[in-house]
Amino acid sequence: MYDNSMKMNLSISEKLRKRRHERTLSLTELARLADTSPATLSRYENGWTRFEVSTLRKLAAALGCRLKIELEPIEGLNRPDINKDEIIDGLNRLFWDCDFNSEVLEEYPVWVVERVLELGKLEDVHNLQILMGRSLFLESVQRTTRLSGKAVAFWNSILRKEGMECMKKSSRQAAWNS
Amino acid sequence: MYDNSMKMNLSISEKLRKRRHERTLSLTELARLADTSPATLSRYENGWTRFEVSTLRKLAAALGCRLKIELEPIEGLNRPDINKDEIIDGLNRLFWDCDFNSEVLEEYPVWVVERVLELGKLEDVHNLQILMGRSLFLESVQRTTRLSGKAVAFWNSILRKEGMECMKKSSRQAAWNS
DNA sequence: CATGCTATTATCATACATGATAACACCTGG
DNA sequence: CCAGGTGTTATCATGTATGATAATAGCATG
Repeated sequence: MYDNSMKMNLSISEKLRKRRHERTLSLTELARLADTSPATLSRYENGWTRFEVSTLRKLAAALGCRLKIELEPIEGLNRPDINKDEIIDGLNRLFWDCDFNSEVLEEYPVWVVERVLELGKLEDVHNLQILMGRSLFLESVQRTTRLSGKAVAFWNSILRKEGMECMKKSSRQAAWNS
Repeated sequence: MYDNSMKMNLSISEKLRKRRHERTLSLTELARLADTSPATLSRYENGWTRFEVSTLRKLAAALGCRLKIELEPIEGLNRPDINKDEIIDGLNRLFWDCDFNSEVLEEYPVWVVERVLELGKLEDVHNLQILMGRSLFLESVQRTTRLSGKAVAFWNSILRKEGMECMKKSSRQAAWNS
């Protein structure tokens, strides 16, 4: 039959197309039912990333689905109310050759990012991002030059799942996945 | 402590604010971390409905959360590949006084909507919407005049949960909830 | 009292998603 | 072959979300 759960790592695009095929609706037909346009729906099903929730809602309704949006704390991540001092303490183990503190981070953000990406765990990367802020973090990632290919590939795959387009050359978020 | 599941019927706005308070982040601080603006975040936390998924993603990342978006077939709803003839068959029981068919629907959409909202179940309403298409359904709902107050209140509460702003006077979707 | 946070909200320029349209490439049945 | 369906994609006008800015108000602290 069909899979109700859809808990796999499908993108929103793939989920939409899957549900539509389950209903055996043509793209044009679903667009009409959902009161949107074939152009938009085709974009949505082909790697679009900047969806509008209101449009997703209309599509979900036409598909007889409920659009569920959750903010799930990332598994294995520290408790939510961790503060900056604790983050710095935690990251310090990656910096055996110096004392890691706010001044170091402020002065050598790219070097810090390289170190954490090379040696840290997912938790460390997330904490670093909280410490630096998203834009400085992303900017620094793109300035890294000493990262091993292995580390780049690894974080690329991980961070993409977390919804962060990190290793792209441009910091502007692309609307398309492919 | 805090609730990880957040499975309650919170709006996206409420979920965002809840997560932010768990992190004890100020609105301005989170906006900076997520590389968005305080204006947008404040809108998002105060009843905004037309979110952009890419912005939600940035906020989720800054909150150490994964943004999970699912299309869940509505519980108790028929199998997904039901076709129009079967829908008409199913709705026929609500029309004891005439034979319900495509012609009736086409000629008296408002009357049909009134009948189904007054006597049908959630499944019937969803099927009717699939049959009519979203815009005709919404348009017809707003033209209803003979609906009992009880039915209006009931479907208002139900359909709002399903993400459909039905009983509003204007068919244009508002960006704000309140 | 002032100072500095907090959050909200109005205004406005800009960026971008949407819908309409059309062109195109398919495939299928006549 | 044609005719009609599918889905994709380019272009463009328009609506609208976003970010910047500033004004406002609330609240705490000195």
